Amino acid sequence: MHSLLKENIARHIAMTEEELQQFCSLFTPVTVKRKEHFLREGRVCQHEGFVTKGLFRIYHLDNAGVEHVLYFAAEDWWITDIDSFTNQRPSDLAIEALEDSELLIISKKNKDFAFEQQPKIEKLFRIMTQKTHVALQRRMIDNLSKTAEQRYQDFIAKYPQLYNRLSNIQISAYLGISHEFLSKIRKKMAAKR
Amino acid sequence: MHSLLKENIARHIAMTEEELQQFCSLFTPVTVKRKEHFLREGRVCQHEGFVTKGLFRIYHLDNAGVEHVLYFAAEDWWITDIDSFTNQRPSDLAIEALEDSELLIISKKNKDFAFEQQPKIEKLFRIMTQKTHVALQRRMIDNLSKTAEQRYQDFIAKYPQLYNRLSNIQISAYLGISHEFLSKIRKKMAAKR
DNA sequence: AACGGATATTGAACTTGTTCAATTTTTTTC
DNA sequence: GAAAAAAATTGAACAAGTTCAATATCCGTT
Repeated sequence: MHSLLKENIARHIAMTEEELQQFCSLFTPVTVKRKEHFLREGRVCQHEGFVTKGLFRIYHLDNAGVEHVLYFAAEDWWITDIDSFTNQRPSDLAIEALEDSELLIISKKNKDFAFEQQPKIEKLFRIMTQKTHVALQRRMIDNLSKTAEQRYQDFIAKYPQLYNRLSNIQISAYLGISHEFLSKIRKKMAAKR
Repeated sequence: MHSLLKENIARHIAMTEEELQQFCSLFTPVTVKRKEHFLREGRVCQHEGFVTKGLFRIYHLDNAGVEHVLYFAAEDWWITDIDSFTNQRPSDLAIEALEDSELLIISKKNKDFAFEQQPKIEKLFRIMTQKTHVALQRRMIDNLSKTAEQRYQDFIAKYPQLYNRLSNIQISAYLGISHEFLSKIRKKMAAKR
């Protein structure tokens, strides 16, 4: 039942079945229905989640009322507002389910417990955070250097399985453009072939 | 002599003087002259550096030949291409000194040694990576939601000490705009007051 | 002090992306 | 299956930012 989580961890770090079991036993399964929030802006992020089914968006609402998607998380992804979770302060991100979803969640207390008890867990999260950081660095540079059309094509190529589960409104909020403009990009691309 | 480094570490994590001393002894001082590179694109990043004097830019050269600054690092900042350093693969970032600079550097081998020997070091870098990741998330959202003028004003407010050490060309490469447009923003801002 | 090189400014024409409003299409919900 | 709601498309006018080219200025080096 926790096999997806175990596989995910094993991809980052070598652990014995026993160590894996011990860590995974700290997680609790929960379901989140479509359009429900796992985390609301302003609340303290009490749990970190690992997605076993469904799809989430992690987003920020700016002062002008516009939503910007930081990332999407489908099966095999982690969701959390790291800052809010680790420092137990109000979040400026929100996390909403875009499909009926299932998660394995771990509390702050249990994660801290794992850190203390198991040095490998510390290493695991150091490595995972590094990887997401490298990915975000790439995205930052892409956003600085590429046009919206290129970024859209990159997105489709990189996340084909997400692409057909997301509305264009969600994709445009990720790319940082208006959904009207994305529609025009799509028309232009369709005309090319 | 290593006091700046010790203070930097102590800001993230509680360590005894002995532990600090042990870790800091793994660093070697080096100097990098203005316009010299600490790391060139395509090379493997062999060392991680802590800046004790001077100023660096960490940047990427895109296919069109345009340089994009990922971040600047003055005194008390760390420099590295995490991906290249940890995985010992060719870098797609370059790191250049913008002033005559001084660093404390640590090799991959010594860092791995510290990780093995000292669980607290693992925690230190987990925490530091988390913090830089949170900062980059904020910047990502700002880049998606704010105009170039707002980002320029934010930059000045956030990094006043960097602002007057950097050319507008460097700042524009960080903001993701042409330096001509930055010049026009400056003109417009000057007219307002 | 003078030279050369990088940095900064400005204008004009252009491209990219936004905004608003109207219409159609698709998806949800009861 | 109908009604309502959300998503997608389109056009026109506009705003933000780029590109290119010319000129001016600053700075480091000899």
